Amino acid sequence: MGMLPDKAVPDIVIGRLPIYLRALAHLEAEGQRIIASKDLAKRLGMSSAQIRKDLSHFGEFGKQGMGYDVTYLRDQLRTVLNIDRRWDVALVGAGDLGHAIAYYGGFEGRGFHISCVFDNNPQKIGRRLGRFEILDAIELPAKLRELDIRIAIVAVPANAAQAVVDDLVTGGVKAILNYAPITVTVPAGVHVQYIDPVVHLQRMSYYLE
Amino acid sequence: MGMLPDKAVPDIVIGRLPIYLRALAHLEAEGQRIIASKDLAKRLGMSSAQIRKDLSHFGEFGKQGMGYDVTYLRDQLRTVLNIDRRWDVALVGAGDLGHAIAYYGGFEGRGFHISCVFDNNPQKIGRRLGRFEILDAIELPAKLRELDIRIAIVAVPANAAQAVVDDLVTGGVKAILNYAPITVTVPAGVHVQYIDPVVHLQRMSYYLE
DNA sequence: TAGATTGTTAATCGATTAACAATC
DNA sequence: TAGATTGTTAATCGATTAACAATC
Repeated sequence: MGMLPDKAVPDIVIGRLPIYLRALAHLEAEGQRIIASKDLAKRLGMSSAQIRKDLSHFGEFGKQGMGYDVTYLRDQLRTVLNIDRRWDVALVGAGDLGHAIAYYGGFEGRGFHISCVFDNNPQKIGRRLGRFEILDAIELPAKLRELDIRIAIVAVPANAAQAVVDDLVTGGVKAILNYAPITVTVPAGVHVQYIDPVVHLQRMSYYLE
Repeated sequence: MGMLPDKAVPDIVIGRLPIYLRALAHLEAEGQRIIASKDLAKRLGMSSAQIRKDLSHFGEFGKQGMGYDVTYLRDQLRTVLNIDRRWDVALVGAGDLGHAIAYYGGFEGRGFHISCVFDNNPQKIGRRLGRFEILDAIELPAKLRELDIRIAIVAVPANAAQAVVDDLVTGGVKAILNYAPITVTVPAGVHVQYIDPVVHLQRMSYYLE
């Protein structure tokens, strides 16, 4: 008699966990030891029931009458999100955006570490970008396999993005953060998230007079 | 006897329109004149019914048996999203990220135009960032009113973000794209969208082994 | 016309919330 | 203990989808 698999946690719930985690990190930096779902909800502009429901998918992290221990909940969420470790990340694209990403200090300490940078421009290959030597994008799949990299950031022009993504998939990458303003196609089992500032601006301009 | 207001279009629908618009722009660049909801859906990894339903909130843009005229639908979506015009945008923060944003060529042509840049660092004020002179952030509210700016991009460290947002609100800004990794508080009627790459990475690392 | 695809309805599916027993 | 807040259930709410008449 086989075990039924747990019902998968909805992706929309997973998407909120990093927001909770970020708020908890700030609370801890402020020296707060305990937080009630009601107060966290207020801070995040959502309902306390939603926070409790979301967390209940993963365990019982609070104490009735008290709330949640900030540090404990933070650590639990890190474990749930698989960032109780450090992930090496490949960055593809060494233009202005790639530069900003390579120099961004916010990855360390939140579970990620950029470990290599690629570009296909012969003018850039072999040069330095911060602490990185820019590698030839032609070597992408081989290098990714060699370094066992599962996460990549794409910061290339839209017209190059799908080809880069294909190379990343060939190299074994399973999670892609795509800054190129284009929807890309990937096989099942590969995750893609998009960052396109214009999409966010357009979404807001709808509400402007 | 008063008119009942139209039921507001759900925000989740508004959030998909820029994705449709982006795809339509690419289709047009590829020279495609007509697209069926089925084909657009396939390209975007969603259902054709959802696309048709979303569009039906705003009008009848297609032709039975044919599909949608790419250029016509693109123009209609631009109108719906209020980007059949150009919005001036203020950028706050002239660090690495602000630099990348100021130099990013993707705003023009999609409805937005960065028109001024602010920073609070005396070392930077008065210097140039690309085509901009960096203005003193102390003048934010006054300058925003003077230029009648309604949209701003925040690219400052997390610990400065809430104060900057407060100044933007004072200056009359109604839409804020926040790159600082912190949830900010704004009055009703002011819209905020967040870009935090680490949130996206964490959301994906959940699914990695 | 025959074939294709829209726009829309109604059914299904899933997410959010209110409420409260459990309990710290 | 009394008060507060969790974890969970059931009800509500809202979004997605299947299906098809309308029609190009």
